[in-house]
Amino acid sequence: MLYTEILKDSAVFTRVYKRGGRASAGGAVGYFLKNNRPYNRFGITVGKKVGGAVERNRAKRIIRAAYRKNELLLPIGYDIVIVARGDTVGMKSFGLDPFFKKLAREIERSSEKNSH
RNA sequence: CGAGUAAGCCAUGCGGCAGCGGACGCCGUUUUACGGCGGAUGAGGAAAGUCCGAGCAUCGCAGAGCAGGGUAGCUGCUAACGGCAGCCGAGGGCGACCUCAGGGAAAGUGCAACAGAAAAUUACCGCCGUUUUUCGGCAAGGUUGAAAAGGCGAGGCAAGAGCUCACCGCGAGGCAGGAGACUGCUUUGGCGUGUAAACCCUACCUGAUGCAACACCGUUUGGUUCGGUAUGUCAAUGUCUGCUCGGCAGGCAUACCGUUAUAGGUGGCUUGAGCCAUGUGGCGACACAUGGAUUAGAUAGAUUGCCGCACAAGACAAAACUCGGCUUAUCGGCUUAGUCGCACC
RNA sequence: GGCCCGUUGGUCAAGCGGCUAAGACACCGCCCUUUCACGGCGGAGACAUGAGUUCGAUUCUCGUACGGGUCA
Repeated sequence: MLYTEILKDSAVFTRVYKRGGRASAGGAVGYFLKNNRPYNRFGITVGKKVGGAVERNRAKRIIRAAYRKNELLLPIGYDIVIVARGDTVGMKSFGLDPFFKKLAREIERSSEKNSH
């Protein structure tokens, strides 16, 4: 990943859920919050509902692969958390492309709102 | 050929492009750190459930008894076990074979609803003798129930009864066999049910906590926890396992010093009572000898993304300190050895 | 990763190994009322699941599934 760190602090996760913006499209939900850093921080959440260890790991892999592919779409300087849903497991990684496009659009729209 | 039994093995494979984890080598780089390149390597038979047993670590070590917990045929195997092997007993199957918490109810306490006379030192209806008030003897027959006082047949008797006898079951003694559980023979007693996955008794085992253990390095602020020293004050308390004996420490407040908690990092962290082959011993579990191969060690947590080919199909499922078992989930395929049935020679 | 609990009608729940498994709220029918509510009468509806022990299991034992708590 080019300009991304992995997000591990549970306090940051909570802050992103509470204060961040939100975008959802087939297979996943994304949360984002401005972090004022020269890089992005990226985290994945997979709940127990998705399945056992095998299914959860697979969901994480698919999301990671899709993120790597779509990283250039996203603006820099955000904390991004993606939550897997039950149907994420059965998808191909390019199946998440529309989701990332929507996420990028939502982030841009919110930043415009804040600057005005 | 069909059905069924037991034991064991495999767990989709191959290729292309891009990528991930920890090592290794080379290069860059002032050392650390960091970056680049390279070829190799990288989840399971159950990694799962966490049901047992160990290693390892810390705490307590001054122990003893009780309590609590666990196990339950015998002999062995093992580091150990609640595991495994062989055998004994009981039960199931035509059979190969399979299943069993399989000690004690004659140490004591409890429970056995409903029904029934009665659920444990029984007597309602009965039977017999005497007599028709009764008194005495008896437990065959009856009903209920999951279970009714050893079973069944014959003799015997007033009627009956292990009262007597044969066979069977049970207990006790003796003899023989066996390492033992136990088995066989024989003598003898006439013999009050079930439940211990009810309390309990007997024998054996058992300190507690768990890698988020623990060891080391170390940041910042504060003064929460614990320890030491000093001063003051109080006369009871804390701790070692829940309790008792016993041991150790007096307790509280303040001040100072250390420690701990509150970011993090490194070690622990993978070679192990391990695996494979052959030989020897053993019925076997297993042991010993020789030879060989040993490559996950992450820390938000690595095997992927996209695509092609093959076949009828691709299940259950992801290491987190490590082993030995047990249990549970599982698409299918293969191998070996017995058994039963049918047909043919 | 380790440890510890629980599961009874739609919901909350009681239940010595033995009755038809209490009770409350909710639901349905009837009565009461001009009507609704309150009240009265009646009714339907459950032991998570698979084995074992026992004459008999919601209860005891073991396995499985699901749910919850706890240790940073």
